[in-house]
Amino acid sequence: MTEIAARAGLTQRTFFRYFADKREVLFWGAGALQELLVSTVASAPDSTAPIDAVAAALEAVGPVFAERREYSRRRQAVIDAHPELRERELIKLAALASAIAGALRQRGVSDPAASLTAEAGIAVFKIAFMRWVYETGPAGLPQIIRESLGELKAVTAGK
Amino acid sequence: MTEIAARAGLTQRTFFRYFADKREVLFWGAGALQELLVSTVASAPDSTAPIDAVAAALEAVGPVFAERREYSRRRQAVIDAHPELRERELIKLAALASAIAGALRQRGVSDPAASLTAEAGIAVFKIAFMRWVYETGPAGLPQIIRESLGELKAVTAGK
DNA sequence: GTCTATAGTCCGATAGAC
DNA sequence: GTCTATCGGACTATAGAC
Repeated sequence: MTEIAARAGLTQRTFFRYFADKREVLFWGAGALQELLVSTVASAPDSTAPIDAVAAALEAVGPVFAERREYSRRRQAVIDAHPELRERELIKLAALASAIAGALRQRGVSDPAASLTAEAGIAVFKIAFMRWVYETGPAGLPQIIRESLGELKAVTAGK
Repeated sequence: MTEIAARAGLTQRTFFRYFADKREVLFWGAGALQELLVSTVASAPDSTAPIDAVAAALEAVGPVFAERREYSRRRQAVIDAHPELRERELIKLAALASAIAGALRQRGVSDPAASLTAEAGIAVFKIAFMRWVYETGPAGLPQIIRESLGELKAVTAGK
């Protein structure tokens, strides 16, 4: 930590004023992501089905990553190589799911439907993001999200 | 750690021979759970749809918890109160999802369907387990899992 | 079983911004 | 003159090395 902080021109003590712990550096963008998801869910027309409101929110975050595919790749490689970073990533995703569930409840969706829809949405995002990061195809993240959601619908329909 | 190990009649050093780290104590059962899930998925008839094979696996683990509702409650209260334990719980659940996805691939299910089905199944389990733990109704875990899966199907159908 | 590396906390001191 | 940011150093606990 001393070395990392020094490399950033700080002391260890100052680093910990900005980040709760060492791992947190890789996840400082999660807050903005959460706000975007929540506000997109909230702004969907009343007639929109919960799953579609969540789908719209997921697709709305796609463009945030569009220009950062190479960065995302490198970041993900680090996370995948370090279980403690993977743990942090998962709790951040769980927080996103929880925030989305809250936004759905605000729309009058009752539990457990709200939680399930949110969790399903995050599962779709997780898998779509991994595909976007590790595959080399030309498809953008929003498109892969759409495809993955379609796949989820097919799969839960009993096939 | 020294105190905890002593309380268990061990030294710290011996404790770490059995558990990789401090948090791991609360999750030693995950291995058996994973085996049960995988073997149940594997033993479903060929004609069974992926989502139904996963459903059968989730319901099969229900009875494992049946007699331990009070223990599960106390354990979950501790986990929920400590983010670092929540992180560990989430990575264990992710490992279960990954194992289930592997079992589905073994059945000839291709990706991303395999991963999505597995993640959806774990999402259902997560929410069903929370309901079982924190609600006071008489319904058993397998039943709540069935209900939650039904709810997921309804929700992804577009409602 | 002892010794060591390192993340993270606590207390207090100091310097600049308005 | 108060507020905020930085820093120094001592201290604890987890975990790993030997």
